Amino acid sequence: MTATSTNARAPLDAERIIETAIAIADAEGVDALTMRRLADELGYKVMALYRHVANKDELLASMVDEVAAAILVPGADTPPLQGIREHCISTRDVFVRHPWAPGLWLHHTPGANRIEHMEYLLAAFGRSGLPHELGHHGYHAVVNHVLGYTLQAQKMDESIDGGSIDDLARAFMDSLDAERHPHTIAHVQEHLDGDTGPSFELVLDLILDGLVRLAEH
Amino acid sequence: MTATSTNARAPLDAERIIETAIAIADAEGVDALTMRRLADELGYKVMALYRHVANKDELLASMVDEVAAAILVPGADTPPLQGIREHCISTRDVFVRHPWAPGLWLHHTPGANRIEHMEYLLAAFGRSGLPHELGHHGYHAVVNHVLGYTLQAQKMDESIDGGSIDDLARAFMDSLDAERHPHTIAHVQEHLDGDTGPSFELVLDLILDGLVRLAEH
DNA sequence: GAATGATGCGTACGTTGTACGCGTGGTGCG
DNA sequence: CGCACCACGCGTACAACGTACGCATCATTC
Repeated sequence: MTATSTNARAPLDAERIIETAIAIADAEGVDALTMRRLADELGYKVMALYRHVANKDELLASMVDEVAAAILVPGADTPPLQGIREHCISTRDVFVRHPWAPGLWLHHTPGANRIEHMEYLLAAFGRSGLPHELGHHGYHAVVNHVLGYTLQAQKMDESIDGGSIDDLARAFMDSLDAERHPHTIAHVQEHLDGDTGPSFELVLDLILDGLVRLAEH
Repeated sequence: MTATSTNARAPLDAERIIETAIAIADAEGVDALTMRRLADELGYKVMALYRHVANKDELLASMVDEVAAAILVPGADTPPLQGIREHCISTRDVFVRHPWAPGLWLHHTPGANRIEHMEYLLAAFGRSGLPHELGHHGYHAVVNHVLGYTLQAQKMDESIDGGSIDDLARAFMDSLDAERHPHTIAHVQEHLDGDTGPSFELVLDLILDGLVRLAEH
């Protein structure tokens, strides 16, 4: 299960450390990311890492910002609200590929790449024609939606991990009393029965359309 | 700074352990909640706790569910959508009082109290007149909003902790180039300048109204 | 009074992040 | 050509942390 293990014993620099750390977190979850584990993966001993990385926290921050680089920024000719939409969807795609990222997103002050995304979104809201204050709220609403949705999905996957989703859900279902919790049971069942539809984009559009409508009174 | 320190050396049972743990987490953050620290606070030694609590993870789950008990469930005569609104606001209030809770919310399978809240919300959506599938999405949208919003606010507070909010924000602002990130700077400045309005309820209503509108085509 | 079970706790271990300082090899200057 | 220097890798060590294990103490029951 060794994560891609980029050819070990290349000179070792911050870049390589961060990328290997991302590979481990992707493959085995962020809990498996130990400084020792990371050093092993790179073919070095633990303390060698500390020549290139201040500490684990800074490393995690770097990983987040590295991942943020993969988020697409729509071209300048894209209409503001459509651009916001695309940017959100791209962010979600990146989070799906790096499920540990949303959980760390909020723990660190934004790095260079995240700042670029903040700037893009805020600028797009500025150009959107929405009242300024509504843009402010819209920014938070949209960021919150992307982050929250992905977090929820990630935690579900995480708690499953080894066993199938059904096993866990069944176990949870067994703790429910059919008399007292019919709606909850039905809801979980809907998840088990597969696609409950493109919830993410539906709510995203609902927020964006709602903002436009609010501006129109 | 010793958290309320309920009269130590009472007989020690699960209830008391959970409540003291909550007090510590409230007062000093969840990172300060160590099994040893908790034992100290109660006037016992570490291993005594393990007679009443399986392990730390189970303790955290119990804390979350205990906190969930404080969320108000509107009366049966409250109109569904209004009830959902009130329930969300009450949840937010509880999260504000226990800032560590939203971060743990997703880590554990729901306990008895959380199940009750799921059931209430889903039942209310069922009674709301919204198409069933829209209710399903609405449930997630609303839960996500409450959780995400509070999480974001909590992480901000947490990263401040000792120093004033201004210090941190100023430091962040200094990392911004006024030429390249004018919108980001303006946005942070708006936060520093105080109330940017009742963002939470505004977006909550936006979501709820949006759902109703979607149902009406 | 002897057996039983619940409860507190002393000791100890494995895992984690990381401080400190030594050794070594390449590089630039005299 | 040799010597000083410095960047880099790493061995050792320590302070948290969660928690396994088993003994000691007490109250209860027969």
